[in-house]
Amino acid sequence: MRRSKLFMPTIKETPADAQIPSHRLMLRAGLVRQTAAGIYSWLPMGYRVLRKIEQIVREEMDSTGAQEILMPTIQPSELWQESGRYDDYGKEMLRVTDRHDRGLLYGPTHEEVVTDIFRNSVKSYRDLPQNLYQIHWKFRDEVRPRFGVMRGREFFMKDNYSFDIDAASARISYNKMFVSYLRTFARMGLTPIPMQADSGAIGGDMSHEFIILADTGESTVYCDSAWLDSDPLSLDIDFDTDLQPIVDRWTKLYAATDDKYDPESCPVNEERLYTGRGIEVGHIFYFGTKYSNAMGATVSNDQGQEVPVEMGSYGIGVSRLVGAIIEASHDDDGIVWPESVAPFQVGLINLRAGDAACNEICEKLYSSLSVANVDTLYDERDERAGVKFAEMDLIGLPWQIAVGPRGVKAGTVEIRRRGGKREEISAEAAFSRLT
RNA sequence: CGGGGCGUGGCGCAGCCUGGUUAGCGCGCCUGCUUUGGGAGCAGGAAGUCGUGAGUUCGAAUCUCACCGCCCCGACCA
Repeated sequence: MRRSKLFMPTIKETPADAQIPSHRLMLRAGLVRQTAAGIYSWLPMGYRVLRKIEQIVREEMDSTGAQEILMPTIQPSELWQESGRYDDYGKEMLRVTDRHDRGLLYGPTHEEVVTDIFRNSVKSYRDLPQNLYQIHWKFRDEVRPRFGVMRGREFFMKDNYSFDIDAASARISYNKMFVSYLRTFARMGLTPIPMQADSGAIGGDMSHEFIILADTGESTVYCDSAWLDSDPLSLDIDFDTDLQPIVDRWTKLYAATDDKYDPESCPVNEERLYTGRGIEVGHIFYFGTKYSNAMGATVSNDQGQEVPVEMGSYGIGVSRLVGAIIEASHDDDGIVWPESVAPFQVGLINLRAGDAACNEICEKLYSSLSVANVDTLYDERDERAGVKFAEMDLIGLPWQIAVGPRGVKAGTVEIRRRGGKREEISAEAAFSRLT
């Protein structure tokens, strides 16, 4: 992509409304624009990142055997009356009425819809287990949206739902999701901590929030300080084996969210206990037969008895992750994208647009990188060098190549990682470094 | 939902208290010249229903009331 063609409205000054770094940077780097309180439009740069994250989530879901579906954003109120949540949910649920005076709502989550689909189609234990996911928009009418896309009212999320014949099997499904989440986040350069979370009426140990430690996080969290230098997960995992040992390893050290933390019973002593802020990027939850009972989602077991299906639901905040990754990875100059989610891999800067030799080398590099499928943003505008460098730093592409008259004379270009040291090498060497 | 704050060219702000010519400033934008390796300089220029609606007044960005929108703290949430 040529910079001159790209719709990327960057701003030099800090927008007054944005408080935390990720929000400021997302506005300054032209990733998003606010359309209403807690509601954002995604511009090309932001949308590219959003799709990268979405794709990682999708690939990881698929690799566990979950299947992608797409449910409606608008749901009928009746389903929620059936589950009993219509009255419980409160004002956060956006309720609307259609022209026939029928009650509808903009889905804040999809347990009811997916349970309805399931009960109408699955009747036998032979069709279990089943795991269905979707990635799309949800709406929760938060009283107070804030922190940009980290706490929006409309948000993009992956949610999935597991169906099992019994509790033991449900645990296997739960473990798959647990491990899958660790892998998913690791691919984005994040190492979240799975924390015990409130498991509601069901109780038990099968509810975890995946939390990224960050000063700007909105929830208070408590964990064994050994978490702070824990090793990242090995990505090589066979989901058909027993995953319990991996889950055990990742739940051995204490970690709990605010509502689950109890100073009386906390097993970690004070010196060892880390108290900080965190961003919740995922939540997995086993809720047994809560909805299957209420909504009559039953299957026949191998004894011929009709039993309610065991369910769990699992969420990843895809749009929130864009902000969360920036919170975890930025510096004074701007965003520092991990390669896996960067909107472009390479920023190519022509320091002297108009200079024949610079143009030639840039064009050659640009086209060969394109052929090699390396996403490159080529800044060929007639701007000063400082403007281009500053903007490249702001948008945080993993690699920068600068081509200027000085280097051209010496037969070199400059390459550097975002935030790293520049290195002068030949254009050919730069090319092979990036492919 | 409780408390607080803010709405003035695209962005950031001043002006309001103490009403009175053509509403300013910085950034950005356009034109020209100069410049050209870390957000350039000079000159010229375009762009504003002062959130909306009532009211007070000879006269309202400025005072009063209502409404709308947005932000912050808290309670709540992926």
